[in-house]
Amino acid sequence: MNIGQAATRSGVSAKMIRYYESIGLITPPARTAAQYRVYADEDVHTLRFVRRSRDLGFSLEETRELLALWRDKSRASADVKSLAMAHVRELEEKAAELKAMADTLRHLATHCHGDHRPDCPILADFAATSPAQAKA
Amino acid sequence: MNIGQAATRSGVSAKMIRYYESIGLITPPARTAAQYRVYADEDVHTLRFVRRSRDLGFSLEETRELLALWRDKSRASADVKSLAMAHVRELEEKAAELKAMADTLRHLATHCHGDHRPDCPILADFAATSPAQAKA
DNA sequence: CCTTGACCTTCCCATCATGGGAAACCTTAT
DNA sequence: ATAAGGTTTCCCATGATGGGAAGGTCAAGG
Repeated sequence: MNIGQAATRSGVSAKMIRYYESIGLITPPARTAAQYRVYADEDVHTLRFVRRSRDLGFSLEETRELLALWRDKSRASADVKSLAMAHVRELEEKAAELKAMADTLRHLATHCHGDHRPDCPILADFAATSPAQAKA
Repeated sequence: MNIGQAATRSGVSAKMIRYYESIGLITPPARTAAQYRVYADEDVHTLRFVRRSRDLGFSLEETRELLALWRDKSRASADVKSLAMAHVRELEEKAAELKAMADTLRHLATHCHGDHRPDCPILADFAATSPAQAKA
């Protein structure tokens, strides 16, 4: 099958498939005489794997490691699990950061009248916050 | 004061200060005869404002709007509040997405032995997930 | 046989916010 | 006078993705 069909079936855009090939994440497929890339069902599986990994927030480099583990039939499941759990912690950390920002901002907004008057504690806070406070 | 000191006092790197100037986020400061940028205390306030805005997850374009609102003494606080609350919703949405990824992955990891054996439900899921399922 | 439309190829550019580093210049203190 | 450190501009890199141009290819239908 051509790249378009591989893209449709895997959920990875043709653009990205070519890119993944260029960075060595996936192996270059065979080509027709006219240089068209030819994919097999197995390639689509690999692309789906990559897609799933990306959807779960793994970077392409992490995805590369996961692919290697996937292909290494003799690796210990512990290796996969530790990589996954480390990622879980990262995701939760980032989620908590975003939540903290939202909470801070929501708190500031609570004290903002939100009417025609110009006074606004939100901007007042922005203007008054020192670099040290900003970190806290 | 020079750019280095403005950077230290504002918590914005010298590199970024120049960049903000180049994109018109902040106004170009005066220069010495030797072309050194010269900042006043007020400029540091502005930079802190930008820093605070960035720390709360606003993009530079959003920060530009906030700066405009800040400088416009006659704007209604409602304008600021609605902008802020829209951002709060975005932040919470992103946080929820990350949390969902973490939960999914944590769930998969629960079923992974995490020992010397090679079987791993995590990778099995990655390999089996179809594009349609991935969205769900 | 030829046209048309849909596909494919490579290549370059853009995004967003930030940092790195080079080469040249300035300033200040010794 | 010299050394150290700050500043200037300029170019490049990141990570993952998309847009688009210019040109080649394939299949269907006239």
